[in-house]
Amino acid sequence: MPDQHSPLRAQRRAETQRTLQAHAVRLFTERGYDATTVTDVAEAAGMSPMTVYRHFPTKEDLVLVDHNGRLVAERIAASSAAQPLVRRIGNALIDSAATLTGSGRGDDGTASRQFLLARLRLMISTPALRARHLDNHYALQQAIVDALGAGAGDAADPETAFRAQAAAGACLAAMHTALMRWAEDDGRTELPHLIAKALAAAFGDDVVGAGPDA
Amino acid sequence: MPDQHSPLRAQRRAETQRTLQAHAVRLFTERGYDATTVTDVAEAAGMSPMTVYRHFPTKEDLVLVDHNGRLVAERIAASSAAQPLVRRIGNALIDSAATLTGSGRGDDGTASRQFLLARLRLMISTPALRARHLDNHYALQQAIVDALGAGAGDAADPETAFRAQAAAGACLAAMHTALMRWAEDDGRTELPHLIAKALAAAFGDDVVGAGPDA
DNA sequence: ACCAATCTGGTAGTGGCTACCACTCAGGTA
DNA sequence: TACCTGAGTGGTAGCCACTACCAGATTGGT
Repeated sequence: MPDQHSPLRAQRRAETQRTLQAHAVRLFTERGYDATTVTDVAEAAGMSPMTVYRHFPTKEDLVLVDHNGRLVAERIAASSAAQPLVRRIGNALIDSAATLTGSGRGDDGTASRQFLLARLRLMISTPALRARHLDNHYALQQAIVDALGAGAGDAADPETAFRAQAAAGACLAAMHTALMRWAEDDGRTELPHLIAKALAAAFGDDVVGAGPDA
Repeated sequence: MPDQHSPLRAQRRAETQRTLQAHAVRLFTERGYDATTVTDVAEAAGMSPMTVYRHFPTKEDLVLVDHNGRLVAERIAASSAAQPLVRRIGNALIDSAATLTGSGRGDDGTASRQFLLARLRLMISTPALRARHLDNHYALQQAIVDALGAGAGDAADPETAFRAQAAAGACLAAMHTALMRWAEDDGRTELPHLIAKALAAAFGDDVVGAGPDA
């Protein structure tokens, strides 16, 4: 984790990571994940296999890198604690999805949305990636529980934590269903809308969407 | 899949698989999953590494083998279609858990429960196993959707399937939370009760437990 | 006694991944 | 300019999961 020292270093580092990931997703999509070796990716990006492992701990991470966990956690922490758990979590997921898929600012984010879709398709079709993707959800679940203040706050009530984990896990599962559907539709349907529909299907129409939003 | 031809063959096969799995879980628990090689397991069981791979396609499967998917599916198919989705699924999960952990008949299933706990602990602590375990849940989710008649029945309404998937995924996530808690408690709390509590936390106390059961 | 299917074991090889070490190149200091 | 540090990069060798491909052994049924 050598980065924050020099902003220029960090920038170059992020650059090569993006390059590497782009080549990886392209090759995996073209030839298949298992049929593509890390060496292939390295050659396509014009570096040595060693360098790939410097930037991505495993081959799977070439597809799975994700930084939106913090986004969700922030929105949850900012939401009103008076609302029911699933509404707090659900709204945070919907808002984060809107931020992710909505056009960034000015440029419609078609390119990045296509990239996200390509990664998602790989995750769905490749068992190893699918498994690790779900495990990432598990980590995100912990982050959500912490953001709810139920994790290891001052009074770590195991009962409260248990409830929060159950709710968070269920919400994430619903979101996952929405993600799958989104990928099937090639991103034509709006993702936030799909997530809202999935949450409504699981928890009932009254739970999500109503109430004051943070 | 060469088995059903001779019942004697199948029996011996199942025997060696149990032996192999027992040694594997023991060694993994003692030395750690990553620190134990497949060759170690093979030696402990007195066979060649090759034979291990004949019976278990991957090292992970030595811990993850599970046959209770059918159990859940049957209970769901037998439940009344008039009830809300999450209640049908939730009750099926609770009943299956009761069947699994409850003393079989006569002998209290302490040994098998300890074995189940050991496997669960491995799944929780080892990232690779955790990931594949969650992926198995994904497969179970599909089975549930099919059992609900929403999968590929005559009229495969994508909207119905979507709702069923969201509900099933959410229920399984809640059950997973209960499983974790059960493992933390070393199985002291009754698993069905924990699952019911997790479902209630996610979906509300009124959804689960009430209504006529199938 | 025979046949066929199955179970088992061995060898060799691929590919992900990890040490351990060496080189290059930017940036700051004297 | 000369020097030093530290990050980025590359190479070699090796472990281990896993997979062909092939060969012997054992079992069940005839």
